[in-house]
Amino acid sequence: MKRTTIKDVAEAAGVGVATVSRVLSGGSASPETRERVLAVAAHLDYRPSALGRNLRQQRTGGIGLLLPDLTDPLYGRLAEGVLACARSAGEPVLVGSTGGDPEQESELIGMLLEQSVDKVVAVPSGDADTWGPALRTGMTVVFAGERPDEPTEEPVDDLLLLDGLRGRPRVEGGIPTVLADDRSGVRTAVQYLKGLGHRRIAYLGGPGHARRVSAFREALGPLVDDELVVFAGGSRDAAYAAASGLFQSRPDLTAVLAGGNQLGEAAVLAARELDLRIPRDLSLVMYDDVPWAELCSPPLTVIAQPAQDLGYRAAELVLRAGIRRPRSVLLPTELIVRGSCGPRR
Amino acid sequence: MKRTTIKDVAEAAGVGVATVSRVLSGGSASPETRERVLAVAAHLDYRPSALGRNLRQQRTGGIGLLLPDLTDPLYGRLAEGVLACARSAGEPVLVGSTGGDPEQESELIGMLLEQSVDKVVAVPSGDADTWGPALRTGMTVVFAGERPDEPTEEPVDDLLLLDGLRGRPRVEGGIPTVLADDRSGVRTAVQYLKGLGHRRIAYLGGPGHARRVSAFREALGPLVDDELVVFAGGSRDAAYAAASGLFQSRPDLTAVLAGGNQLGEAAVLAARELDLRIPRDLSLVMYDDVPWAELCSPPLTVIAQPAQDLGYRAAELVLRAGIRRPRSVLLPTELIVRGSCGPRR
DNA sequence: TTGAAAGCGCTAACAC
DNA sequence: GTGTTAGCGCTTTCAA
Repeated sequence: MKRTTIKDVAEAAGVGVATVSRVLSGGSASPETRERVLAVAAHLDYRPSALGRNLRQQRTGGIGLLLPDLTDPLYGRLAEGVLACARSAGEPVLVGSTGGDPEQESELIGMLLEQSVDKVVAVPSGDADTWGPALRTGMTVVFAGERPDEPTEEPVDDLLLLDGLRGRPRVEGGIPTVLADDRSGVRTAVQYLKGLGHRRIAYLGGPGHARRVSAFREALGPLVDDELVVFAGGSRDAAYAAASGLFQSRPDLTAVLAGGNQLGEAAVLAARELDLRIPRDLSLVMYDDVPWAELCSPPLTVIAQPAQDLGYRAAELVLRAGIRRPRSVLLPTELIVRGSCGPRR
Repeated sequence: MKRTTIKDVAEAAGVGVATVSRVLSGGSASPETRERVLAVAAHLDYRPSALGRNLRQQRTGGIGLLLPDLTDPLYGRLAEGVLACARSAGEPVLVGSTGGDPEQESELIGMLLEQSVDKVVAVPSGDADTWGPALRTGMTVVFAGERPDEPTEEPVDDLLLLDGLRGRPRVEGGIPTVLADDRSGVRTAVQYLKGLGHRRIAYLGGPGHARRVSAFREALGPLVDDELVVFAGGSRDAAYAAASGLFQSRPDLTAVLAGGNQLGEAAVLAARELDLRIPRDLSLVMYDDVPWAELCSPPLTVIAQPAQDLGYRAAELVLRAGIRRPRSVLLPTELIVRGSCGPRR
């Protein structure tokens, strides 16, 4: 089953290959030639080979998308955003799922390099070491939803850093990044909880939550209790263990902010297991809105981030790179109050 | 930023390009040459261009993945399965999301053709017309999770057709398909509900549910009530409208089988809105297990299908095609009893 | 064991 | 306006 090539079309139309190429890419040609070529091409069901074109042009179309886990509804929506933008630009998308593991991420970057994919949207898991090779090769990368963790533990003022006004250079060295405004999302949630009278508020975090936790500390101010800031690994089990451990070791806490939907899930499950009633015994705010948040009883109060937009904007940036110097973007979050928070008991 | 080519390596190592190619693809070479080439390649951080290779070999690596919606956890898991298999084979994956729309599906198939992707795993939305062009070009296609709908409405015996023993030829004309055993899943669920005393059982279906609904009818036998079999379009809103409409028009029904997780969501929401208590007033079984099924109160009884395996197996089939003649596969489903079903009121 | 050279499908530079 | 041709990076004969 041989593929129809430009040569076949040229022969059948009685013209040279260059003419066919021109006609198909909108170049100049006499109306009659154009028509004949078009007719023949349609008749032979000719499709130009992206392989040949890309090789020739030294410019591979296509954008790569690297994220931790397609199973997470957050990343699913983000991916849909990227796909939507890519489709409207007619670009194919190569997807890789890293499992949150820098090593796999690194391998997948290698794979993209091999495929000559030079535009990448990523929800990064690794740090500068992981992304260095990609950048050195001249890949255009845009981070979405996350940015590589700071190597340090010190709380840093992200907003200022984002504006590039001070602080030492960020690991990503100016890579455009599309983020939800975690700082403001967390602040709003914490203030809401404070307003309900809560004082002992816990943060249940996961990998890559440096920004959120720093915002949490800042919003809580002197109320912050280090024991109430816990981190879980990436897995569902780890999240459950962390939630359960937290609730058992500190029965005095009255509210918890779960830093992601898996952590929220874990919190709901752990609370149920320990017979903590939400919101009577424990108020819960979950980061990220997911469909099931509304199905829970009580329905969960959440910080919603525009996941699909995150992906769409990132894809836009990566496609426009070169044309316009891409800038980082901060998208708003929204506190959606449902039923999982009550006054301090 | 020019990319390192095989020529650069050859020059630097003082050998011909052919030798480099041979060494890198494990061909014969003298030990010392091999070592020198390898060293130089590593030093220059050389990565063979898949573009060049594929063009030359007329065989594009890479597999295409087409599915309705990455936002649906079912397809998310399926995609993870495909990605896992592809990664272990070192193959890149091109993903397209069709929104359940045959036209978009068709366009995406065109895009894959253009990219010379000749191996595709798909959760199909379109029918024979949509997939004809792909097959005619010699694409290897494997369907996963769904198969194109029969053009007819008559209930057909799928299992026998699957075995190719009788019935008129299926639209997909022998395309390997990896499916969950819906027939048995639905049968088990219906029998479970019958065992609880239910007689007026509804089926809440979506697009592509021909198999499930036929199994439903068969399992219910003479009890089937056509008014209780309703179909919703693909959207969340449509699902909600269908569920709500069903519950209002037929308050006498005592149990419902939701044919997918979005439909299950809709059922839970609609029931809550109408003050139908689950399971006291209404028993609910949902097709497909999702994390939030356990978080609902009551936790939902579900028919679980091995979504990730579906994807993995499909990818396996598509990669092995040519080596071994691929056969269709039926994977088991499982009824997971939680708390959303009770005895007939 | 190795190198030279052809050629995969395409576009762009150049000649007519 | 149109044809000829070189060459993108690679693998694979074919000779040496």
